[in-house]
Amino acid sequence: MAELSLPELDPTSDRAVFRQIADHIREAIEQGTLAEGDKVPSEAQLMQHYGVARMTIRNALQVLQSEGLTVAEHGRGVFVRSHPPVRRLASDRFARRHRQEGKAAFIAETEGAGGKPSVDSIRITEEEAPADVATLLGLAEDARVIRRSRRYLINGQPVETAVSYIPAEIAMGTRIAEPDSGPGGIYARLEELGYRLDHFVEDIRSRMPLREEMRALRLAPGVPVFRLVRTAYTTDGKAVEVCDTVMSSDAYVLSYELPAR
Amino acid sequence: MAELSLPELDPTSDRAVFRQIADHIREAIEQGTLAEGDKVPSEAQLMQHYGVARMTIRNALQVLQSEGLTVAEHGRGVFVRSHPPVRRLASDRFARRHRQEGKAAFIAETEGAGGKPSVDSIRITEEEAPADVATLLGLAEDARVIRRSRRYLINGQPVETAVSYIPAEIAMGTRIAEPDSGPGGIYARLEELGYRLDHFVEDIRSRMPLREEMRALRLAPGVPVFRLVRTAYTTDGKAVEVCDTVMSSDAYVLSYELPAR
DNA sequence: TTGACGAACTCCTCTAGAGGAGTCATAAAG
DNA sequence: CTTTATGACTCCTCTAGAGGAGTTCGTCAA
Repeated sequence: MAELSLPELDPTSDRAVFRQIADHIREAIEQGTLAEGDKVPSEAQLMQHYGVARMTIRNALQVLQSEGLTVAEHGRGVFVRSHPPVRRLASDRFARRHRQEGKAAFIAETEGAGGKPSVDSIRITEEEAPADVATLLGLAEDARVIRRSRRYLINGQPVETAVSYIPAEIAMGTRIAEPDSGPGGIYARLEELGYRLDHFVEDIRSRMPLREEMRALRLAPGVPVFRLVRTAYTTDGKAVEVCDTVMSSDAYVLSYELPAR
Repeated sequence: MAELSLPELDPTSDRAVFRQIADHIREAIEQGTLAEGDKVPSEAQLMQHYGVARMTIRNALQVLQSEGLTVAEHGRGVFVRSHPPVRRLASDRFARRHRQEGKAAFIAETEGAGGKPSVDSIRITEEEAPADVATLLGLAEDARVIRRSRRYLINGQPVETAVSYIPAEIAMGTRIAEPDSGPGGIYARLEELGYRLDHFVEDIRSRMPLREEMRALRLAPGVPVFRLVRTAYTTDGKAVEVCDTVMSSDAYVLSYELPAR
């Protein structure tokens, strides 16, 4: 606390005490007085400084945590959250030229950036298409699909979970229904099967993660996720795959190029 | 509470009591037992039901609120958050054909969907370009830009704030530097000035809102925002505008079409 | 040198209160 | 019929404690 000098409370303010305290710490973070990874003064120190009860301090720290500004580590302290390196997903990442080099988009991209990509928890099942997926694929309600779910990691850190749905009538008996879908990934396989890919549509949402997502992606509290649903269309206008991915929003920037014509 | 039957606590569990309570209510919401807009049992009722202290209940409700599942209304109760109608932003929304109809993208789109669009808080200044904007526009560090900031509303509800930066050497003295930029918006003006727009690049991030953003967009707690930075390029490859927008993530789905070639 | 122990520190969970302030329906007063 | 009060209900803020559990580091014995 000697290092960090926080202001005093303003007793004339009608802003709640715990909010004032949160404001002070937030300002210190925004101004860089408290840098990434720095330790925030302990509860005891803050109680002492402000002369308030422990719960008031904890309320203030709770605010900052749910804003994604800090993380608490049991037994160690509260720290200013540090941001992981950001991955940029460009809109040409599924271009055929990449696919033809024999690597799946994720692998090629990650190695290009100097990281060690890996894929995890691959599970393949055949099941009835969920309603929204059936709609996107233009299938009947009870149509069956191959479901490929997996998790992507970079240097051992999980960054993204993905679930692909491919109509069973297309994928059944092909390598698409195998855990290792082969060089170039399932898009390469689809093209080999004669489905000439024309374009993708990506729908992007953002929200707070579910509990399973926090666990699977090892997310800090206060970090939202992107949910990206990609549908692949052939030159005939037929949808052949839907991929539903969830990724940590602070590890990604999504980048798209769109025509002005 | 008569209507809603929550499970009892599991005393053998090592999961904290307030987390168990949050889990119960979360499940009720996910299963639809508690629907959008429904009132969650009051603190007093939950205290009674679980036989725990008020702070324990408040902790549980706090968890749900920061997950964006509920909103508390002072004096009224805690309610399951209802989601506003979602606006889909398609990647062709800046197509020239729309521009030529004489309406700015936002206005045309909103009217098409049956809403009443309006624009608010328009402020135009000339200033030095922020560092990141200067980089995107390919300008020198001390270059001057026209800064157009405004807020978009639908049926009186704010949905998006936006700040555009246009190099002063382009915009100075033109209608771009006026509050009313005229039919078709500033992209139409740029084309009239001879800057033929070729494509846009949009970078999308997501994070928890700052306090000002929560106020400006009237965001509920636990709702992240999209930050979308769009750069407009001419056929010469010159960047002529950067637009930095912040929008409520639960009012928007961003949709992009990308080529597979 | 190594390893076990313990003290001091950290955040986490929970209790049991108090007063404040916003909302709403109802009853009383105009 | 309108307006004003009142009371019951809601969530909000804050206090003052208690014990628990994880981390760190120095001490001391082997």
